[in-house]
Amino acid sequence: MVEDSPELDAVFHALAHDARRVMLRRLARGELTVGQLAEPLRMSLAAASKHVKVLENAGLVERTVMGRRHVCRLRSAPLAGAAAWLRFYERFWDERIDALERVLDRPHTPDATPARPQVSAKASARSHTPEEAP
Amino acid sequence: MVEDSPELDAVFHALAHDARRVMLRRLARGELTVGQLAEPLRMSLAAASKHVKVLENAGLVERTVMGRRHVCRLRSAPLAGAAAWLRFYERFWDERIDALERVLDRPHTPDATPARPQVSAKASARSHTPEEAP
DNA sequence: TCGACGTACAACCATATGGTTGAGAATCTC
DNA sequence: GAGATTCTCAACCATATGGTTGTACGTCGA
Repeated sequence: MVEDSPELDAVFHALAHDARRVMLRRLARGELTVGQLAEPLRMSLAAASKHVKVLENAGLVERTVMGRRHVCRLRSAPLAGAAAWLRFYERFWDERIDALERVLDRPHTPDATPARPQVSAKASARSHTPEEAP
Repeated sequence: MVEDSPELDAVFHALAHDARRVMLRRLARGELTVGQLAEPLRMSLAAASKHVKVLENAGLVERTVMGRRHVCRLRSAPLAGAAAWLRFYERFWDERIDALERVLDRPHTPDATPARPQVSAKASARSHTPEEAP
């Protein structure tokens, strides 16, 4: 059923390894070759090369072959997709605020079943907050 | 080097499977038992139970055993951690704006090396935007 | 042109993941 | 107490993941 987003699968999987997160973090500062990406990591170049490929498959890294060097560049769009998915849960992060909103928005709601929380004014004010589940 | 956050590893890995994302999405509407979480999924109860455990290990689900039923509840704090990590890259999402800022902020920068982008006014205005890499 | 360099690729290994089925272990209901 | 319900656990399987080493290929520089 349901969403079934292979893209999100790939992005979240790519983010689920420290070495790859380190690579992304460094790529945020500028382009780097595969060798440069591998350098601070305590693993072989071949292993690092595999990690780069995982990032590439998730669309997070763009590779330009320049002679013998493979220059990698961050592509942030898939990260935005992941962040959009997470943003749906922003309303739950501060449970204190959430509880307050429950009291303020629906002070006399009789049903005890915890319903989908109202979209708060705070959340509505945020840009890109999806109205529907992504 | 580096960050090395097993928590982030666990959270991103938990999010890297559609079935688990569906579970979280449904838990956002209220508490559900393991059986209820498994119901819409095309897999055995045992398989779904494993997915619940993955979510639990990542801190995303809290379980309360009520008799023979295991009631699951969303815990959003780890999601907030993941979102905070992603928020670092917000500055790259709209590349059009980013390019504009490059021109506006450093019109005569001589070095060709792409430096860490300046934190834009737009990004600075956003709440929770970390100044340092998380 | 020759050697060093930067990577990829293949083969291999150990372990993790995601699924199944079958067998309990509690717990509720009658 | 007997049977149904809810869920975990163990065993098993296929495949994916993350690492290694060795080899090969294109490219740069002297």
